[in-house]
Amino acid sequence: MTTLDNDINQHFQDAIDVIQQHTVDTGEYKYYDPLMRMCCHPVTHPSEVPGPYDWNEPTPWPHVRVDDPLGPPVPMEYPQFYPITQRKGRKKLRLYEFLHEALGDPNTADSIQWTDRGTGTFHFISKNKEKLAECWGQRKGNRKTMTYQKMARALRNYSRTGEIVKVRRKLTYQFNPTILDRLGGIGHPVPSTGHSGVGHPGREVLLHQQHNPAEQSYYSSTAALDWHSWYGQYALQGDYELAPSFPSSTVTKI
DNA sequence: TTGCCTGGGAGCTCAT
DNA sequence: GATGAGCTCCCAGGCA
Repeated sequence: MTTLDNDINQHFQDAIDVIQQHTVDTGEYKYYDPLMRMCCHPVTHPSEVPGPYDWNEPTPWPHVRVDDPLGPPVPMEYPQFYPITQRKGRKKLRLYEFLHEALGDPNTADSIQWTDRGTGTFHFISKNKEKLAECWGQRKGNRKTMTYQKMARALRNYSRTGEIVKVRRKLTYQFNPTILDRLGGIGHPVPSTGHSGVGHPGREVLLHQQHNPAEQSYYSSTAALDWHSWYGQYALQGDYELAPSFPSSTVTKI
């Protein structure tokens, strides 16, 4: 047993504890069934993980296909689960990670679906979005019930960092390709920034010549540069609210 | 009018 | 203990 294995098992156990604590007692266990099945199966080595998942690869599910936009979710051939343990240290599960996980889980297909997996665009199902929010709240161990409103508030905060941006369509958001790539999605190639990008966002400081200097900090990330380049690549551009978040011609590397 | 969505901002929890 | 990140929570306003 290696140190890495011990660490992985410890993280799995932590995740299991949290999930069990906040699901079994409330009867919401069903929401996490696939995850629980994965978590509760003691993994002692990456080779025991079913499917083609390579723990050294940034892409856990290389067989994903681009869905027909707004079409039915495509069931995945392999378990759609990436281990929380992939994060360094003991960082908490983040909302975008949870959402990405949910997008790959057929059990939550009635709450959240890919709009266009290739571009990282997804949307919530109006009827069941609250259910997903409750899942998120329970996953985090919140005392109060999480609502879609509050979850969406957190999502909107992502637009400041560029991790997820709001798409003009109702209930629709889009992953930053860098994030998508890190999560193991199949986002489009991320423009080179001089760093490898995959899983290791660079720390370049971007100077955005905003009229309001106070806003500059919002764009001090590699993600912003990636988005700037990336948005110009696709025909969906008209669907995005580019102006307030990503000034189209003022990104300068320093 | 109502419900849904969005944005501001204060406050809390946790990791560093 | 200080600090910053990442939410959480509440509220107000816009829109269909």
